[in-house]
Amino acid sequence: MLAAERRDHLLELLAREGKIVAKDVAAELGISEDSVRRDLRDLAGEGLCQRVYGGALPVSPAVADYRSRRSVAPEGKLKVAAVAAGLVRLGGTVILDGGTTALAVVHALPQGLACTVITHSPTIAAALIDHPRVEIFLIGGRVFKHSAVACGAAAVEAAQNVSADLCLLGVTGVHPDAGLTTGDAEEAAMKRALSARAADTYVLASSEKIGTASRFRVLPWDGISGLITDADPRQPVIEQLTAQGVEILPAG
Amino acid sequence: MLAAERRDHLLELLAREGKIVAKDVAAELGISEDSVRRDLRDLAGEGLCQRVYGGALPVSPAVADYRSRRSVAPEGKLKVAAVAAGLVRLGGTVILDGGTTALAVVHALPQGLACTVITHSPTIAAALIDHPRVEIFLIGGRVFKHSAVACGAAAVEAAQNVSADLCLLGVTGVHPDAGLTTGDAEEAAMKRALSARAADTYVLASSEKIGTASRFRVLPWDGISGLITDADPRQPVIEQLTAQGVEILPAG
DNA sequence: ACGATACATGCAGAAACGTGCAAGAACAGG
DNA sequence: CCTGTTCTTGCACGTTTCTGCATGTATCGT
Repeated sequence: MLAAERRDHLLELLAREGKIVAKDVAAELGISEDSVRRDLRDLAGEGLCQRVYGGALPVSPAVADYRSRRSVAPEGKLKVAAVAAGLVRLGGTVILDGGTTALAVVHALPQGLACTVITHSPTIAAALIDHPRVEIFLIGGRVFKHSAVACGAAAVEAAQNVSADLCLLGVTGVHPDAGLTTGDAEEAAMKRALSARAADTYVLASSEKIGTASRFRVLPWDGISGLITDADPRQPVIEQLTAQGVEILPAG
Repeated sequence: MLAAERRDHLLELLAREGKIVAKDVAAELGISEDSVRRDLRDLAGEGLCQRVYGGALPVSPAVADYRSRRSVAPEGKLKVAAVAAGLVRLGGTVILDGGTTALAVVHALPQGLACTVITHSPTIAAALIDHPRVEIFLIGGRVFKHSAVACGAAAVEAAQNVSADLCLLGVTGVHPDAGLTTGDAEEAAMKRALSARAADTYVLASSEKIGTASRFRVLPWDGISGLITDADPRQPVIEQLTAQGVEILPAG
């Protein structure tokens, strides 16, 4: 059993079972608990798992319960959301866009995580009420019905007064030529304003968005730090994006 | 069962059930009550739950209350909401406070009514999405968990930029001497700021609020146009208010 | 006021942990 | 092919953490 092989096994086990018990794995693989502990320590160091007494848990405990929730939202969006939730650091500040994928991100956030979420979506804000340690800052403005987010001059102005480490942006189209697009000009402007207030911007792009384009450009490729998607990395569109220097965070 | 896993379980249980009974959980998980108590003590120490005799409750009792209250709006609130919804005129602009009664007002609004609603509650805004002809303006700011509304300096500032015909205000206490009161100073200030931006202010006061007082004064009696309540008009408290010149809109 | 229940504390055994160490494998260079 | 180096792995040891039990105390309901 190679060390790397063992690591993969641990990650797979973690994804499947939702937890790892060091003792059990050691017995199952016929190796010492020390080795398992060492592996888990390394994985935790890379942020791939959360070390706890007796074993390890997924970085976001919500990965386990996404199995139970996947009936609610499409599986792809949940995978993307889980990865996105993993980007949110303890004590950090994140700007969260509206949309169903962003809502899935809220559900994927660990219950006890302490952080600040800035959003222009009343739906997202309402969902966050259930997260006891999340500080919520709501960006007001005229609420656009079709996407249920605050847009317009007042909202853009309000957005100028916030700053964040991370911006998680939803879009409706991800296309090699057209770039990141959405269906409404006001929304596109709002997304730009939000993205500009964060150090890093990651785009939530479940597979059905890949290769499609909508009417209004949101951001150019170099305006984002990366793309989170569950689409096959070997897919031509994705390969093309990778070639263009876009960082791809797989949500396999 | 890992210790950390148990903690997650407790938090999840707390979110789902709204309470934890140490004895029951101990039996369910097959561990000693001591361990459960220790976990609860730790969680309480981190501010993730509120320790009570026999188990634990969510950090802010209001959160759980809010969840249970919003599902079943008591008959009194529905009556009050119906009367309040009747005050909203076609094409008019109304400032709608947060809270369960205000939420009931949203549901009581005629489906096709065209008007503008200004609110600092993400919950109210989200509920209004379903009303196709209602224009929504969201007041942003820091969201206070226990009442799920935007408060604080940013919210008050944002409120200065709107004007309305009508303000429908929720309170937690209506008392002849103490006046209109609520449990949080920030909330009280916010309610004042909202009320100041409307020509008329009506208070939503279902019967259980009548005769009670909370810690912080919202408005004096002459700051409001009237009180909407389902309480018996012959009740001493109501008669006293009438004598003080407060207009009573019965929601019998 | 009293019994019942829940609680905090101290304690001891067990389990998990980190660290240092040595044996062995993989590897590079001579 | 040999040797020195590096990395991995398992073991031993002392330490920390967890858990259940026992004790005495506090709190609740009657």
